[in-house]
Amino acid sequence: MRLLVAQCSVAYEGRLGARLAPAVRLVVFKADGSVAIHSDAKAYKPLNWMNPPCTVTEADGQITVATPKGERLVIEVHEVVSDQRFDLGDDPGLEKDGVEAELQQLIAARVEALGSGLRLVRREYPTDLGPVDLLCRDADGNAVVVEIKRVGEIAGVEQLLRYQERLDRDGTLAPTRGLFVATRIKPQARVFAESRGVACLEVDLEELRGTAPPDLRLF
Amino acid sequence: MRLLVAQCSVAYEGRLGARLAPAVRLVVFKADGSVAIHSDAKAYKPLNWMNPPCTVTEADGQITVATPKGERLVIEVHEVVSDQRFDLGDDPGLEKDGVEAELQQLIAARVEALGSGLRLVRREYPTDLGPVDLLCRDADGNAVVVEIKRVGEIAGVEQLLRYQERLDRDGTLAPTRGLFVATRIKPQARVFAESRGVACLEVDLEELRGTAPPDLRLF
DNA sequence: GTGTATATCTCGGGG
DNA sequence: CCCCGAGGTATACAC
Repeated sequence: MRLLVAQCSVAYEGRLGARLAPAVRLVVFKADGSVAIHSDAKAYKPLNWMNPPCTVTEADGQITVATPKGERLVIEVHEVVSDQRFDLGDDPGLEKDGVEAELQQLIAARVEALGSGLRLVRREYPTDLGPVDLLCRDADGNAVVVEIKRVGEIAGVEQLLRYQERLDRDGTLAPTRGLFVATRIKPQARVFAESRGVACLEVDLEELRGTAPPDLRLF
Repeated sequence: MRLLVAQCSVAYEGRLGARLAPAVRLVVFKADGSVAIHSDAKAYKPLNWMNPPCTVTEADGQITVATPKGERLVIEVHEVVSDQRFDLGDDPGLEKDGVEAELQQLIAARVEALGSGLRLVRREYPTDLGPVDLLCRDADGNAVVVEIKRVGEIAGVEQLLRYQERLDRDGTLAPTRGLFVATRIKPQARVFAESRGVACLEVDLEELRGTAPPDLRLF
């Protein structure tokens, strides 16, 4: 990793055009080939960047970064404040929990807790518009299409409706019921869902995690 | 801006949980209060970060970053490789062109080029689900709802349909026609749009830019 | 490879 | 504040 602090100006031409007037900035060259130009603001986002794969060439205080697809970043270095290299080595990487995948797993393991005597047919049930989070059957054998979100918004309800429309063409599934499950469902999404006959259910992640499969109360 | 290169391990608890095993990494403390932890990969994205506002406290090689909302990042510093501060000053900021806003401006200035003798009623016409990009009237006085995207995907068509449904409740506008405009419309989005009676139109940004208001051919 | 959905999305604008 | 939409979104995953 190379850390260059320098007064510089920058031009980017690629998916759009962008220019940076002269100022002192941090330029990070990572071992993966990426380049990022940071000011002292905008939190973790760089002002400009190039993703790998790209080639870096440097000459006469001008650094040119180019990708095979024709994107191009040119850094004019006017004055170097600091220029250092560090060997960071490989990183063991980030371990996460609490994202939608975990939520889906937790719920898939306990679909009966969603009510109506549900049983799971398949996770990630495929349609030609993309995979349904959970396909279930209720006690009466009706197909129930379940969409799971961390935060439930209108777009998620529409996603569910698309899948339902698709699966309703399948005689062995039609007519389907829709069930929208999230740790938080925004009011607009709830209104929209209910106007379309989609049931909503808020679940608690801590409760799902903490409670062993038996003795689970979701509502 | 403070640049700390150090062997460290990290734990984050907030919107999710995340942990980093010990390794040498770059920790960036920006003047805006943000903290970002970078490995030598993942391009410009940090492994972990905290956005402002947050408070940083440091003691005994342990750096704790906390937000008012209860997010918490703890960095255990095992060995410092480098620790430097730089005064970057204010940044004049980034100037961009070629984004959707420009596309919308260019099209709004020449709606007649979209065909059907269109004339513009209003840009960013408000509905209670959000603003419509362009509201127009065609030669017959019918309301035309225009949604503009750089890349046209299914979600954009649904956005348009939501607006249309909303505006169709207004007797002075109903029935509306939908027009989906983008520099590129994905095939699935086109199929979906046409199945819903939404017209599609691809436009060329260069042509829009290059052509002066008169003598404009869009298709 | 294309297409779809997720993200600690982040960021900015409007009510 | 929240809500909504854009992003050079990036990234993972299925087909």
